[in-house]
Amino acid sequence: MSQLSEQPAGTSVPTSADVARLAGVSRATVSYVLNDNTSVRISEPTRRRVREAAADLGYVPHAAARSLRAGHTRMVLLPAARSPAGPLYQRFLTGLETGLRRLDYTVVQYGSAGMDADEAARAWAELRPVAVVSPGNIALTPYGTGVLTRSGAKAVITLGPQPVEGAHALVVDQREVGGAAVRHLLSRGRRGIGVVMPQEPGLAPFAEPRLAGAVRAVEESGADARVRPLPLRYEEESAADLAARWRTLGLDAVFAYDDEYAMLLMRALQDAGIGVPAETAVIGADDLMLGRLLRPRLSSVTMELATAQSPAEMIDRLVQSPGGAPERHYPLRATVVARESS
Amino acid sequence: MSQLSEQPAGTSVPTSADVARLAGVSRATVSYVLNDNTSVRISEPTRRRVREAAADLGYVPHAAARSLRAGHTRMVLLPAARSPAGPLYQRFLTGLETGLRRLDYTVVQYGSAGMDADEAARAWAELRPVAVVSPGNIALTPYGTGVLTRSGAKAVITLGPQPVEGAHALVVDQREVGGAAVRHLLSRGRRGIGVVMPQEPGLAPFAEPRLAGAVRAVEESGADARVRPLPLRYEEESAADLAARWRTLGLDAVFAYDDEYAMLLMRALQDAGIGVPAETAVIGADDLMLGRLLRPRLSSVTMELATAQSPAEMIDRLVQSPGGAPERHYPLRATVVARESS
DNA sequence: TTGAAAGCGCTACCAC
DNA sequence: GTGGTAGCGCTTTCAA
Repeated sequence: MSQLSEQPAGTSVPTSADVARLAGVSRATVSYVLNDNTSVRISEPTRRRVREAAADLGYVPHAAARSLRAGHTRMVLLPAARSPAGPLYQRFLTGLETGLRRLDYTVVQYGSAGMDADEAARAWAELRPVAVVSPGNIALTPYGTGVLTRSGAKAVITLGPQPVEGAHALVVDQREVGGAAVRHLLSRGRRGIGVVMPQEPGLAPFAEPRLAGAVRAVEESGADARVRPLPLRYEEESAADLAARWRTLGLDAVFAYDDEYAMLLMRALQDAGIGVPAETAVIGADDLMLGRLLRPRLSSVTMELATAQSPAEMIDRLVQSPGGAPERHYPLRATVVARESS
Repeated sequence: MSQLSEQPAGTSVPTSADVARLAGVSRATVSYVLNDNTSVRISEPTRRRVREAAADLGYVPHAAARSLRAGHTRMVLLPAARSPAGPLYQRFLTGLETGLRRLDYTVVQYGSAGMDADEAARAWAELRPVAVVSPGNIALTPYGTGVLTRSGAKAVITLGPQPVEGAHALVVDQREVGGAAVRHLLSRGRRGIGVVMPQEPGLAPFAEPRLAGAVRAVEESGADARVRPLPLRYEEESAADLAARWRTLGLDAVFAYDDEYAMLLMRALQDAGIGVPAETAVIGADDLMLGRLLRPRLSSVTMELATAQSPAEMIDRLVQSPGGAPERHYPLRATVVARESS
C-alpha cells in the first residue's frame, strides 16, 4: 500500500483547512499561495511549506465551494449532441474546447438524453454555467434561454440551422449546402434534380433547409429545372427500392444529402444498371475520404465555419460584455469539390 | 419585454430565500417542499404557495451549493474521448448516459484537450465526481486514480485496452478483434497475413493489441502461417504505396484494422490490379454500413459489449458499496461477419 | 506578513 | 406544521 492512502472509509477528503494545519498557517494564507494571489506578499519559505503540504495531502480545491463563494463559475456548458457527430461538428468542438481552455474556461458536455427541452434547460441551469453553446439538434426554447440567462448565464448561443429567440446564434445555414450542390448540377446541364431526404430521426432539421436551398437555387437560376425530394432510409433495401423506381422519376441528377447517403444511393443505382454520371449525376456533402475511394470518385460539398473571431473568442467577448442584442452570425461557407460523379 | 425579466445588470439570480420571501415562509419550508421531503408534513396550501413562488421567480436550485451542503455529488464524469468516437463507443455512451440518468446521476463529459494525464485528473477531481469513467484513449495514471479516489470518487473505471492500477476496468481487449480476424483468414486457407497498423496518432493503443492478438492466433493455430505488420496512413497516397509494393510482400490476406482502412486499402489493391479476394483476402472491423456497399462486400469483425450488469448498474453498485478490490471485466465479444472479400 | 471571520446557497437538525 | 440556524469549503476584507 502506497503512502497516499486510499481513504479507508473513515478518512475524508482534504480541505484547505487541512493544508493550513499541516503547513502551520491559516486558511487565508493557503488560499493566497495556491492561487498565486499577487495583491499580497507571502514569504518564500511559507509558500513552499504550503505547497508541500498541499502536495503531501493530495489536496485538490473544491470547485463547487469556490464558485459558490465567487458568485459565478467559468463553466461553458455544451449540451451533448444527440445523433450524428459529423466531422464538421467534431472539428468545431475540438477547436472550441481548446480555445476556451486557453481562455481559462471549463468546458463540459452535458448529456440530456430523454429530457424535454425545458427540463433539460433547468438541469443545465443548476450548474450555473457562464455560457451555454447548444448544438442544432438540441432543442432550446425561448423559455429555456430565459431560464438560463436568469440563472446567470452570460451568453446563450445556438448553433442550429435556425436562430432561437433571445439567444445569440451561430446560424449554420444548411440552405447554402443545398444551394451549392444544385448550382453545380445546373451548371453541368442537369435539369431533373433529386434531393435525398434522410428518414432517420434527428436529421430533418438539416435535411429540410438543404432541400429549401436546393429549391431556391433552381428558382434563382431561372433554369427550366425541377427539384424532387427523395425520402431514403440509411439501409440497402431502401436504396434499392429507390433505384428500382429511378427511371420512372425522370431525374438526371441527385444531391444525396451527404457522402454516406451518396455512397449508399450510388451503389444502388449502379447495381440497377444506371450509369453514374452518364445517366445520373450524384453529389454528396462533407467531403469524406470515402468519396475519393469510390468509382466514380464522388463529388461533394465541403463546409467550413468562417468566423471573424474564433468561436471561443466570441464567447469570451459575450461573457465579458453581456446584455447586448442577440447576435446572428452566418459563418457557413459551402464549396463544391467536383470529382467524377457529377 | 416579457414578465420574466432578463435581469438587466442589477437583478441577481433568485435563491431559495427569494422564494421563501415571496411565498411568506422560511427557507427551510421551501427546501422541504421543492425536494418533496417526506419526513416532514407541509400543508397543501403552503406547498402550492411555495411552488408558485418558485415558478414565478424562475427559481432553479444551485447545484454547487446543494452538493457542498450534501458533502457529495451525483455526478459521473466521462473524460471526452479524444480522437475516434467509433460507433461502438457511441452506442456505449448513449446507453450509459440514459442508464445513469435513470438512476438519478448527472452525466458530464469533460473535455481535457491539451492537458497531461495528471493535470487532467486534478481538473476532474475539482468537480468532486462520485464516479469517473475514462475511455481508453484518455490517459489515466495510477497517480490520477489516487487523486480522484482521494477527492471522493467512489468508483474510477477505465475502458481502455489495458487496465490501470487501482481502478476498476472494463477491459476492451482488442486482442480478441485481431484474433477473430486471423482465425477467420486461416480457416479460409490464407497463410501470409498482413495486419494494418494505422499511423494516425491515438490509434496505437488499439492497433498494437489487435496485432498482438493476430500473432497469438497464428501461434495457437499451429498453422505454418506468418503475420506481418503494415504501417499505413489514412491517405490515398500511403495506400497506393503499399499496394505498389504488395506483390513483393508475399501476402495473401490482410486484416485492415477497421472498415475504413479496409476500404482505403482494398481500393488501392484493386487499382493496382490485385484481385480481392482471389489474390488477397481483406477483412476490416466495426461492420460499418459502408462495408456492405463495397464490391466485393467487405468482411468485418463486429464487436459488442456483453456485460452481465449494464454498465450503469455496475457503476451504481460500485458507488453504493465502494472499497472493494478493483474489478476486471472483459466484456468484448468479437464476431466475424464473412462476406465476399475474404 | 499573517490570521480571524463573514458569507456564498443550500439542507437538515432541533425548537416551537 | 413551520422557522431558526449551523455549517459544507472557499475567498477576501479587515485587523493585527
